[in-house]
Amino acid sequence: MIRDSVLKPDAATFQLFEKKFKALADEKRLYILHLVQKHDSVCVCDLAEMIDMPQSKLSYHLKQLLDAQFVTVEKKGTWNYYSINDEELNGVLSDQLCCLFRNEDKC
Amino acid sequence: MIRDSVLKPDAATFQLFEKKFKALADEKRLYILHLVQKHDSVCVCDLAEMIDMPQSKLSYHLKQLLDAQFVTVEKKGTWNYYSINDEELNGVLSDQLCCLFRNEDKC
DNA sequence: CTTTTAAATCAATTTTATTTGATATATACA
DNA sequence: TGTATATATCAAATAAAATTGATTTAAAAG
Repeated sequence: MIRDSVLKPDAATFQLFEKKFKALADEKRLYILHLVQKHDSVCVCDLAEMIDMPQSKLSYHLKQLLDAQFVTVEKKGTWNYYSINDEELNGVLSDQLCCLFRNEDKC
Repeated sequence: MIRDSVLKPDAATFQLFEKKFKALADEKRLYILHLVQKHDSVCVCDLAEMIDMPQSKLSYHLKQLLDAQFVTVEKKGTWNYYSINDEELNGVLSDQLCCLFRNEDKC
């Protein structure tokens, strides 16, 4: 999907990447992404403790990451477990950034 | 410089990338970056025509890209010529994004 | 059914970024 | 020197994003 967009750059392509880069353009979200990557799959309440951030704020930032498709959620009972969406991150980020935000052997 | 930051992620690392991703988090700037890449080296007045944008606005967006080190400037007389900083873009963007914003053989 | 817990959503506020039009600076050229 | 051109910068206005605290939703367990 990213691959297709890159081939024929038009207004929609630039809008798509604006959205993706916006999701990454916040140090708190980058740190959240990093924590999610390190824990493989993690619920909001555990994240909230790790990062010392009010729950509503954390939900807001997770939503940005989710809307940009950099993370996925899985509902288990009352818990929501977030994971990294490697494919989408790989489509955007350099290999050098893999250790921070992606799950890759190279790291 | 990006390489070093990735190795030891700390608050400064996430702040650095927040700044870089912020610079990319705007469809107009992405388009400007794309135009600069396609023209190799281009002055503000030519860009302003291509993109149909008031000069002060264009200067503002170029400054964002310059501060994030994704472009460089060279002064020639009264003209300022902007070019892509491949090294910095390579440190952040995936190979898939090369055709849009980087100068690479792979494309 | 009631209570508790996890998490999303909402409205109001605050903060940050962008846009606009005007002005400043600096070079070039008559 | 005076004028024109390119570009950066500035202050004010507008727009967008983030924060806050409260409320809602929904699942689980007594």
